[in-house]
Amino acid sequence: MSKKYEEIAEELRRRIDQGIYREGKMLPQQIALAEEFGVSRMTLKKAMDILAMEGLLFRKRGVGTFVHKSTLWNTANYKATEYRGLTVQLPDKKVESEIISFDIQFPTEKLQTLLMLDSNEAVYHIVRLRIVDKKPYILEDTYYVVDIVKNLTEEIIYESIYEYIRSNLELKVGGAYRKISADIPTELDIEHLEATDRTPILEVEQVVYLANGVPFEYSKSRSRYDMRSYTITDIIPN
Amino acid sequence: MSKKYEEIAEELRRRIDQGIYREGKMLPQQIALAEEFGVSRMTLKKAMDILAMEGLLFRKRGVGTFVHKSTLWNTANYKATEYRGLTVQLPDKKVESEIISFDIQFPTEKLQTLLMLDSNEAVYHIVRLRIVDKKPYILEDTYYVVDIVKNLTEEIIYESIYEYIRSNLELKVGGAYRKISADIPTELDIEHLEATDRTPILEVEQVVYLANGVPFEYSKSRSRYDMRSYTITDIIPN
DNA sequence: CAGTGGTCTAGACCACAGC
DNA sequence: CTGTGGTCTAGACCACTGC
Repeated sequence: MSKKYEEIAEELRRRIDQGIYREGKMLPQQIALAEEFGVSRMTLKKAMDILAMEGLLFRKRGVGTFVHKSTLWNTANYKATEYRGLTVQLPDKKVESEIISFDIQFPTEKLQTLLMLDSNEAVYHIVRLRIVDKKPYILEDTYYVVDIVKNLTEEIIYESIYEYIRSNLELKVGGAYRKISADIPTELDIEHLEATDRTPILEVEQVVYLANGVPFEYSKSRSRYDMRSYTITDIIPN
Repeated sequence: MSKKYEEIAEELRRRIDQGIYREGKMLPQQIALAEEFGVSRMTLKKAMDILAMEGLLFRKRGVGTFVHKSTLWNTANYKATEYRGLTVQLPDKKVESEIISFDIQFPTEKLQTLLMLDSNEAVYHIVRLRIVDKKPYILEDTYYVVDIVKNLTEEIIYESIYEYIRSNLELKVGGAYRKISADIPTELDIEHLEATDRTPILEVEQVVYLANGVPFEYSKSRSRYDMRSYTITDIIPN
């Protein structure tokens, strides 16, 4: 974190959290804040753009900058824009894993397309049940590119794969494409998610990219309808 | 559309569509493109940022700018980031509506919070079934702020409310908060969506904001699991 | 009118990839 | 080392709001 606008965004986020800036009118305008942080106005605005896209701030030309009212969205149980893995999303909870299968294979044609692979570049295939506070939570069916997510072991899979990617491999996630849908339960769902054959399932299918644009993960995550939902904050900054 | 970066983004999008820029390396770099369009490099980069967030482009520092491979995501049946209404999302289809109920009422406490209203500021309450190619598609339960979405009539509701908001009221949508979940069907779902009591339902709950930050719509849209899914392109531009 | 945020510039400098 | 994209600046000008 050496970029000025990220640091300023962080600081502003902190001030909103702490109630230094409250619902209603905000700081002494962009110019004053730019001066306070010792940056140009464009850099300050870029920091604000981040918070605006997160839905924390909104701005009215000719009026000023305001803190958005926090609603059910901020207390939501899961943000779609979050790649750091379940361990980070649920810091208060005990997150465990049960490994249902773990092997290495050559990619299918679909995987070759989605992950930009040749047919001889292997992928890990992992089926894993995430357990939160002793309750089955998510059934993940995941493929990782072996050349990128090197040397996966059962221990890593049992803990947090994303923590391994970030800390040990020092890779940075840059984004994802996701498809969210509802579905009828499969045999595997019924077996592992404490579902019946009529429990609706929420599925998230995704391709995750590194910051350099290279895809490294394809996965489908399934949960019982009453265990999880997804929120999206989708603001176009002015 | 008077902003240069929007015009440039539009033009670049067109070039990608037409295959002038293909998968692989792209244009003569930012400086050359900036010159071509007669703008500064920062402005050009801002145009590219838009396309990067849409997932069309990705850039590698030290290398260049590339067109992203189009995959199932681009052919997806519904993008979560789309406010222009069903009529626009499904241009090839015949979209009709059945109005199940339409009245005006005072907001509940929850609505007052979500839509920033006082208890005496009325809302329209509309329950509407959207029918696509003669098939029931989405059951919408929507509240609009009367002071903003003025003079709603049954005719408007029968056609496209978003078209009315854009063309007649000349209001610009700025964003939305959404929550996507799966659910068990209600009586209303079963009655109108050709569902049984064991058909999973996909629900989208949302608050939609104008470009000036004022919320004007709260709604829940429900579909059968096999009729619809949502895609999210979620890229952090470098 | 004064005051707010949004756009745009021309150029400097930095970070990273690949030869 | 060269060429790419990313950051940042200082300041000009525009667009909108509200008095």
